[in-house]
Amino acid sequence: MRKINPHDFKVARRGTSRTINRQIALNLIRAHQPVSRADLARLMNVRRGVASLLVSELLDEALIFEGAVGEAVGRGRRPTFLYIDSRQRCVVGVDIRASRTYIMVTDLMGRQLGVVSSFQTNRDIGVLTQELSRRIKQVLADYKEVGACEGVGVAVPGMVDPAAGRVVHAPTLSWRDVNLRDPLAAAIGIPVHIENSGKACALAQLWATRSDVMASGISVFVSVSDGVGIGVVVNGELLRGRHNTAGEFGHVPLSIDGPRCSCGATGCWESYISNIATLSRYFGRDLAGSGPHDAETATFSVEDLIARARAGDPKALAAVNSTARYLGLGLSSIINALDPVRIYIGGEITTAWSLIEPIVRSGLRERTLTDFGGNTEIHVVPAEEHPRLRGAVALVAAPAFAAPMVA
Amino acid sequence: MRKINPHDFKVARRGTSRTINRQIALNLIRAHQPVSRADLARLMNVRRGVASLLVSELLDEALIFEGAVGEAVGRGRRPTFLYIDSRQRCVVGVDIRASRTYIMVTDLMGRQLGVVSSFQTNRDIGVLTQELSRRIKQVLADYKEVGACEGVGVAVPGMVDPAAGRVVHAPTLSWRDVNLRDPLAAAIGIPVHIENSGKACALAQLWATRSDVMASGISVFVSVSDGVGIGVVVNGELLRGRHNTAGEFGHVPLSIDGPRCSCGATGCWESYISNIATLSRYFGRDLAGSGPHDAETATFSVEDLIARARAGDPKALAAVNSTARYLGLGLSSIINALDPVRIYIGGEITTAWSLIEPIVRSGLRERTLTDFGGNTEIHVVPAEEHPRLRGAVALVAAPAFAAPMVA
DNA sequence: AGTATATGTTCCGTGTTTAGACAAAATCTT
DNA sequence: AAGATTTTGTCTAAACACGGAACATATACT
Repeated sequence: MRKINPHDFKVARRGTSRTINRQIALNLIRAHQPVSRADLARLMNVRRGVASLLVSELLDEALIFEGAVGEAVGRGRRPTFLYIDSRQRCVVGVDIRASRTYIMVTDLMGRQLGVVSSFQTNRDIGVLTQELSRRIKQVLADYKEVGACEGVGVAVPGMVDPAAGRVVHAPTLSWRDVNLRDPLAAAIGIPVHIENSGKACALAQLWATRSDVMASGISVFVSVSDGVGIGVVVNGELLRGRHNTAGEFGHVPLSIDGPRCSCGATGCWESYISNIATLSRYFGRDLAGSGPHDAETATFSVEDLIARARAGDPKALAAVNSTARYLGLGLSSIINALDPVRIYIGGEITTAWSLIEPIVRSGLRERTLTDFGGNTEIHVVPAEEHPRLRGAVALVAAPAFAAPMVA
Repeated sequence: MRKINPHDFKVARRGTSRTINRQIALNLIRAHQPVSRADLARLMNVRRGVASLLVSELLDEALIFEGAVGEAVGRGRRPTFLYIDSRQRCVVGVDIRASRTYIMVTDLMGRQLGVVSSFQTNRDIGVLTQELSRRIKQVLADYKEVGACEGVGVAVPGMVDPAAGRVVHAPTLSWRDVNLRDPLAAAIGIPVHIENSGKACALAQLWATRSDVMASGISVFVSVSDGVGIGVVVNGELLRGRHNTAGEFGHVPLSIDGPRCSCGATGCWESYISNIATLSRYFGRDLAGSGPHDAETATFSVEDLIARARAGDPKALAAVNSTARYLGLGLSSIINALDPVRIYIGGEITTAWSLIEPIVRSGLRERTLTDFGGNTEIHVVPAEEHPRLRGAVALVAAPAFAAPMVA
């Protein structure tokens, strides 16, 4: 039951119905391809004539194409199958992280083409833009057969203003109010879209072809790495908030008297569960500070820690288990605040999931208000699925499939 | 940019455009009345002919009526003004609280008719239903001139399943899974709608005729009384979540090692800022427990405490200020999590607002991630506006104005 | 009284869904 | 092998909606 904003509404024009149904048809083709006109008509509960007209419009715009005539199931004329036209067009996804930057090429459906390449992130925005531009051109030249590039999506670990194309603040990169989009777009001659990496992860799940749980109700993506990035999806739409900073549950406290967090406050959830926090717990000292690190702490990763925990190192196991409990306690805040259908979790810590799941769940149940809250579905997204990169790609590919604004 | 759910969508039918525009017109009349057909056409940016047809449809359904011919501004034919037809129809709002239950009669616009009456809440659901039924009939008989009652809206302090009409759990009333709607509806012969009181408060602000900030972006209503009730509105729609428990920021922790909360967990925000917490702080002992209370603590209210604080009682001031700081700290969690445009605050503590505002704001700024987050607009809703009751009324009156589901 | 202007109605054109007929193409039956 | 049946895709007419403009009505100004 949505209220119509009397100061900002969209009147239904003569073509509004068509626009709506066209997008529905496009999404159905995306979800069910290969699919015939007659299938579409049945799915949409409209006459075949209408479906036919919608399809011919989508064909004219080259958003879909007619494939080979399919095999008939029973008797009767065989259907001509329709497909999303992802031929000869591609998208580049970029994931900028504090240490390394990753690049991937996909088709318009978000299907990976070729391998994920990466290079060390240079924090100088000018140098990085230049290197990114060079690498993107290189990748597109390498995969010439995939056709023209429709756009580049960039996931950034920090606060982003997508409309202005600016990174407002990215602590791990020491960036503050820099325009990342326009210089990059100018250098490569392709439209660029940027977004916060937590939100990008949520977008990746939202627009994934396989799963549609995110398209209704509330779902949350929690990405645990150096920091904690979170994206919330409500009714198929990413929750942005007034300044595109909605979803920062990483800085909701577990204890306001807890350890100091990179954000300046104390006891944030992030300061308990980030990779740095987990490692600090293992090494028994704060690694976030700028003090001297020995060789081991400098290269030792959470994956290494988890390997030791699995090998039976009791100190490693204790550190991982501790993080697991805090992870659960913080998830309970998300569940109490949003009552989501499902929570996705990504990040290095998930490689220990079989180890920590019971602890996460029990920590979560310590604080959830209701029994069904405690049973909220949790879904692990492995790193190999590259959620940040797929989210970056969705920034470019998704708008064509989005629902029109109405009423 | 919303994703269309390929398993649950609404195809645009022949009449969809009309339905959309009809609702827009109705909302514009609500927001701008008195308003002429020509005004409507200008507001909607459509031809007068279209507006005229929409209006005649609304007239046929008796949703609006033609008032007296207005005064001409310049020269030319004088406009016939249109109004929402709230004559001869009324709505009853009921606010059930742990101590007392309140009843109010309004017209379809939510304008108060007559006075707010109240009686002591009997926790026996049968007895309460009977008394409510008697009182509602009485009130409707007293105000016969307001016409037929369209429905009764009930705000309940606890977890509610509005679709089933059941109160799932209301701790302060010791109710667990009781059907409140159907027995009451049967007794009075009028449709009944029930909702959680925090969500009702948010609905009251959302559907208030005057303010429209809630109709776009994210807004939050925080109601502080015996517990903490919260309603979140996203894009003009109340955030419900999977089990209608979304918004329970009251049980997000300030410190997981903090005081025990009524929910069973420890250190919830509610356990720091509820009226009971504030009073406990003043009296130096836990009032939530079932221990013996002397005469003073039994009747002493937060309003009394605030009066003492204003009179200069340093202990009272300390207790109030402490609550203020925790209030701010908890609000920062809401701001970090949702980045809302505006936060509304209601409850007894707001009578001390002039006293505590700087402390709330500084507590909030301690933990908000960004400067503009720290400057998030906070708006106090005084008790005299009866947000819970107006929200209860909105449950009945609002559906007629809601946007149709599309795409 | 005549002109100008604003409101509200009416009519026609265009676009879209709805309903149904029809041709094309494949399988099954005789 | 020929006809019946069934499914797909196209096409046409009707119903309904917005888009645009003309027209009647009503008021104020000159």
